[in-house]
Amino acid sequence: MNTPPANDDGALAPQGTADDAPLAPTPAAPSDPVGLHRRVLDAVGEAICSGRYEAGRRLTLEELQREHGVSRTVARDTMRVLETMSLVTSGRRVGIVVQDPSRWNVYDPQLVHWRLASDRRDEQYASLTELRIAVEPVAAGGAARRASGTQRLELVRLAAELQRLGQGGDLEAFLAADIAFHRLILRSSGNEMFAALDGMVSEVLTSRTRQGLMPFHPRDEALEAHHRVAQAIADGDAARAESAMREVLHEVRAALHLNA
Amino acid sequence: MNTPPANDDGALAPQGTADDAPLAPTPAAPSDPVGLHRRVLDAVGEAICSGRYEAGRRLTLEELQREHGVSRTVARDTMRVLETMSLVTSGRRVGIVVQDPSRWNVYDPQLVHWRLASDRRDEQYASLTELRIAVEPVAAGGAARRASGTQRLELVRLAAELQRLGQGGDLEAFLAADIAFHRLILRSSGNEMFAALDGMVSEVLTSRTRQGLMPFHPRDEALEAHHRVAQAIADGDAARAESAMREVLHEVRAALHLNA
DNA sequence: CGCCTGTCAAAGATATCACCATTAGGTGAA
DNA sequence: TTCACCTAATGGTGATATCTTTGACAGGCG
Repeated sequence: MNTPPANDDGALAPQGTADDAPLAPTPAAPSDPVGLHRRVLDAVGEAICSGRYEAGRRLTLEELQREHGVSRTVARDTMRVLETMSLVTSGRRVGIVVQDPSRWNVYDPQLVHWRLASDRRDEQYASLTELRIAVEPVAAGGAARRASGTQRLELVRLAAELQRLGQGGDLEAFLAADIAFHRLILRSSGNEMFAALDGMVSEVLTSRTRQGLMPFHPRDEALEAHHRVAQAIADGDAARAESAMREVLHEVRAALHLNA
Repeated sequence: MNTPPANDDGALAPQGTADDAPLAPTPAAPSDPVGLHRRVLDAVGEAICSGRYEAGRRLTLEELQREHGVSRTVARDTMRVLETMSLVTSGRRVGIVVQDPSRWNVYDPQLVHWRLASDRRDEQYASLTELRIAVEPVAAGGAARRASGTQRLELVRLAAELQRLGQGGDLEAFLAADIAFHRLILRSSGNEMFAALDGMVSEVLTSRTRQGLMPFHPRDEALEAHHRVAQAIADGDAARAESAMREVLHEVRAALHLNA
């Protein structure tokens, strides 16, 4: 068909990030190529995630369109999307009510993006990391059972590249290979719910490296563990893949529980 | 806290299920108390999840409003919600394009609901079960570290009740207690991404019992494992809680891998 | 002489808008 | 305390603007 496989991400960053968008509402910008309602959606969603719109607060459509200088339909669309994420509920006569965070659809990539951009970044980061710890070993086991031949070969290749890059000092290249490794495992796991997490994992890994949170000792043990994961998957040994991946995540686990 | 286990739904079944809704479009039913666009949303969402609208298929707003006898705004709202779930993309001039399943937001509770109601129920069920296997042990560990005192007591109570009910023959009561147990662990884990899965876990457990897929031997080993999980959480022993929960899920794992 | 490419115009579908209908929460009086 | 009325805010409608695709046509190149 006409769906080029080149664009293979787009899960977490629907738009090219707010590169130029200031915090100002900029009420009059009708000639924007980016959809008009996306701007409002981002603004309101981020406001809710950051806590500026606390739970229980009541908004109204008219307030929204006045605030952002948009029409009723746009405000309505925004509200509908937010309602889908369970960030708000809309009732007649009561308006739009911001919901408690415990009700949010915290797996929505857009919501994750907003939360990672907000003050509560650390909380979101910790949750995602713990999710990684839970999912990735089982995903590795699934990959050992269900990955395709090409995927197995590519995993072994990536593990070798990781080992090579770990000895050098190129952080960026190492990060890219690391992300590719973990993403490929998730996508090869044969479980679409695991595969759907690949965007989040890459955000977490990127964030970890960028923040310098990662104690950048690509220690031999960790690299060796990566290699064993790939080898176990290639051999179709699910149990070994799972336990090796647990070892990979061991230092991550230690770092996380130190904070908590 | 003030989160009683009584309120145990609301996550997966936003509406009281389609109790009266037939499959017929019923184009003229303006006096329905249930929102009009919810009807269209359910119809289209289910059509996509079931595969009747295959990936790459192009719909149009006009087609939607003709098909369901609704106005443009309702069709648009539906499309926007579906776009939020990444079930479709909407582009100018191209219309609404059904996306490949690999792009879906498979963690959206509504989407899970549709998929569980479709023909591909088994696939969704397997994914959810594997997700349970991955998450619940780590969640139990988190609960051991971060649960409140009330939650720990309640868990021990529920484990005892499970053991009592397991000796009797009341499937329904046992199922209810089992659901409450697993949900409480997820909610006590201190990780909102784990807590958000509680609705899915209860759907899986319910489905498993209803389908008779569960080999209903509430074996002493399993019951004992439940008890050990609760005790470990009460003691704050994360490692023991995690490993005990793995034992609880062991038979689930075996049943799943037999199929796969 | 045939094929390829770049440009231009028309059409088709969403994006946006102003407007009416409906209903539910609040308020005041009996 | 209860009931009825009122108003505020969403639910829903149809029309218009705008943008993107797509098809054709003309010109150039092999």
